Amino acid sequence: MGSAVSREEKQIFAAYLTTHRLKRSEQREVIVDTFLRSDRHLSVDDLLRLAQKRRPDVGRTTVYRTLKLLQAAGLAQELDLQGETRFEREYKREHHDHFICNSCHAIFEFSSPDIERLQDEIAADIGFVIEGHRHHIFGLCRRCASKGTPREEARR
Amino acid sequence: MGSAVSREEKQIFAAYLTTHRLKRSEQREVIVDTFLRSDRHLSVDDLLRLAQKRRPDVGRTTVYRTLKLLQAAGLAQELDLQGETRFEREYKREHHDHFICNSCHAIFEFSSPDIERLQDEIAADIGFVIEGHRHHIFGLCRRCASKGTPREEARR
DNA sequence: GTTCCTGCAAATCCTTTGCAAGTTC
DNA sequence: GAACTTGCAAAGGATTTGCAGGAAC
Repeated sequence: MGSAVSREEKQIFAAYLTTHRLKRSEQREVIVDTFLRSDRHLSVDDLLRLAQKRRPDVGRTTVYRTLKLLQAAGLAQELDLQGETRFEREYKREHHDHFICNSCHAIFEFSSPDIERLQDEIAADIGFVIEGHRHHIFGLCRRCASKGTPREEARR
Repeated sequence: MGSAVSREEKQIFAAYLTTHRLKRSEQREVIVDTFLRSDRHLSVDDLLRLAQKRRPDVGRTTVYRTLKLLQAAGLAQELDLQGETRFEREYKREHHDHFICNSCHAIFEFSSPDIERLQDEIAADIGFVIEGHRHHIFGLCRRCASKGTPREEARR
């Protein structure tokens, strides 16, 4: 029962396999489906564990390889947070950036057309052609801030 | 030689050593001095090579260890660019963010009070307390863009 | 049957740690 | 001399690669 979106994404993945003369397999199926259903920012281990719940013999190597395919197909995007690597869905998602809680590690998304516009202006000033960007804001989420939870490691 | 700034930074480093009951050493001296004189965004290897020009027996391990001290003393800051780790001076430098050229890998700094203000507003909306941020913009610098240089790897 | 996949083990890459020898205080 | 440093080699963690057996087409 995947949503309409995830169905569309699965079709894209299938098309990617076809055009690249790749084959389908149970493991890929499970990993891709698991990834597309998730709305979290998954680490390789997260995805491995989730996939193994459905098919215990899925290997970590295959997760890595499948994530590469998902990225190549434009369905996944890698996130690099303070040394932690995460993956999130990319297809037809509005561009967005992230707040990352230093205490509970929750990730919140945000987007700001105003910020993007300013970026473009600054880039234009120096003749820089933007291909993309990463904007990560570290700190304490509402809950952790109100709890006065000490953050593990501050980031300037 | 050594500008006023780097002299001040060296004093801070010396003070850091003292308060932490650490000792000075030739290698540290060379690494710290090399780092503080540089205005580039150095990788560990860059710094190692530069330091070895002055003292060939400096070891990579010591560079790693000294960079940790520099960070602890508030003199260096780690940058994580597409898997590449770099270090830049931090002390008394205005906060700034980076443009990174996908083709020649040059790094340009920028800062925008307007963007910072917008960030603050968005954070306030969701009750997030900002401790810091990283804003990296990838693309082609003026020169590479005009050369039509193909970028190695686009980043969205 | 050929080509692609998979998991394992081994190989890499980057960074940290254990240790014996050398330095600093 | 006690405490700290250093470089090397070994250990770690994350990711990739080589390979033999298995599955898809």
